[in-house]
Amino acid sequence: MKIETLQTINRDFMDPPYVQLANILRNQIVKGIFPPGARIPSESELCKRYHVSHMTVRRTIKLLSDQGVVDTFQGRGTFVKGMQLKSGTFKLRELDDLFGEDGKTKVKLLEARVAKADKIIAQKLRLKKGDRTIFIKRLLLQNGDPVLYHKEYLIGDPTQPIVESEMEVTSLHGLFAGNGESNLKRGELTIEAVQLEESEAALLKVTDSLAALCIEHLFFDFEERPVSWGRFICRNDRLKFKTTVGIETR
Amino acid sequence: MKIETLQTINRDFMDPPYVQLANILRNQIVKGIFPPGARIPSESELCKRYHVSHMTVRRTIKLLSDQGVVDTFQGRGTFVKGMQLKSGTFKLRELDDLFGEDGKTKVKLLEARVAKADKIIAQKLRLKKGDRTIFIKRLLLQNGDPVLYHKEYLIGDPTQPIVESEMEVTSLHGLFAGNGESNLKRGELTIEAVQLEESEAALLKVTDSLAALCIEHLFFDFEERPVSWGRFICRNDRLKFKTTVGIETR
DNA sequence: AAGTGGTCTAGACCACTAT
DNA sequence: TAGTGGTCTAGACCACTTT
Repeated sequence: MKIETLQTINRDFMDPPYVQLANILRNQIVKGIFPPGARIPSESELCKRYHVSHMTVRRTIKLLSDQGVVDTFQGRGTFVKGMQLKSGTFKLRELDDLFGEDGKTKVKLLEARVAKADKIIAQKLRLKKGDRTIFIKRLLLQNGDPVLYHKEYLIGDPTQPIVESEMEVTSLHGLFAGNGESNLKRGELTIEAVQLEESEAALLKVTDSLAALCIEHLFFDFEERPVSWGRFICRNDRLKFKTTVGIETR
Repeated sequence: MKIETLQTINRDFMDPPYVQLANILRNQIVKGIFPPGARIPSESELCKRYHVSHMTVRRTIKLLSDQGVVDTFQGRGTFVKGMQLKSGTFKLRELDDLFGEDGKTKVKLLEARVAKADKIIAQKLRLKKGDRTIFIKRLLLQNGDPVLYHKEYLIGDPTQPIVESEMEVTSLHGLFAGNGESNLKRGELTIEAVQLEESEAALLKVTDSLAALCIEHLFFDFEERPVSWGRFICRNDRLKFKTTVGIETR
């Protein structure tokens, strides 16, 4: 029989008690002391064992719950969650890396003109067919190589020259780096696989596989009006999105 | 001049005070009272204004922070975040919907056999080239239509018959629905676009576009050993992943 | 020094679930 | 009814940034 040595909270440690307790519990879960589906000790029990207050235990549990490690049920208890594929989330953070401080990334404006909305665009931007929009086509280069291709239709403000309005609404750098000063409130994104057209493949200098990731976007302003609809088309070999599911081991 | 009427917290309301306060602040942000980049009132200020305790205000701020609406900086204040593309996350929840209660989804086992690891698979599963693995190929049907195609290599347990071990390790339903009883601790996922091979296209009954979303996975057990490597290949027209960025308006 | 966010406590009360 | 999670408080102390 192995004697269970209870890890304790160190008040002088860098990590606050609620983080320490979360680490302790997560370790016990990983070790199999609390397998998936099992109930972990109740909050009052944890208070007693680790000499912390109820609120501190609750923060610990909230943390583990946010991390997808446990699920709580009022009146029943807190249970260890198994790995769930559905909890997987692909972060666009990878895209952000494109805009590192090193300035190796450049945006090339390929086209900017007034275009009349066709049926689809009119529907997306809540316009009438034939209404005036601004069409913009941009290419994102890294070390001279094309990695991303962006095509969008903006609601045109007739009082503004085209170039200015595009810079303000959706400067690519601003969008990704998100320094905060855009007029956009929110966006809806969809990811799918597309077959590159010949012209697009040429732009991206793709020769082998014509499959590419496409991120369709619809951005809204603070009045909930759609202001931009378009697509990012990513070179398959240059951009991949990663994620993890289950318990992260930091 | 418009008189600013201060919304108040209703103690008898269904939503607890910290949620109510979060809604109030989020509304003010959406209305432009606190534009992106602006500092919102300090925590002690909010305590006074809304007659709630410090801890309650902190939960409100934590909630907004989790939602990506604000950013906090110790000693400086809490600031409204602008919309950031990089915060976008594509949830696999959509996949989960495939396994609704209605039982219209079926999994068809196409192949299950012993296979020797080639160089790539050996590397992924930390085996030697030529080591024994179990190869499994499955098709997921919805209302009789193929939507998803799964191909994986498992570390083979020689003491178990093939079919049993596959059911235990990665039953598709278990993976997505995540009822909890798998032996998997975590997984690494990558999403990319692929060009379907002819045989795959035939399996998925795809005729028009050969582009498809591919989710590559590597699952680990609780001893951090890789146990399964493979790919989900999704029919483009049947599975799309969506997300939103910026402020959600529920 | 004053103001800001970050953490902890001890105790209170509530809502829900099991028995 | 007892046990569980969920919320709130009032006050204390700390770490950090600005003035």
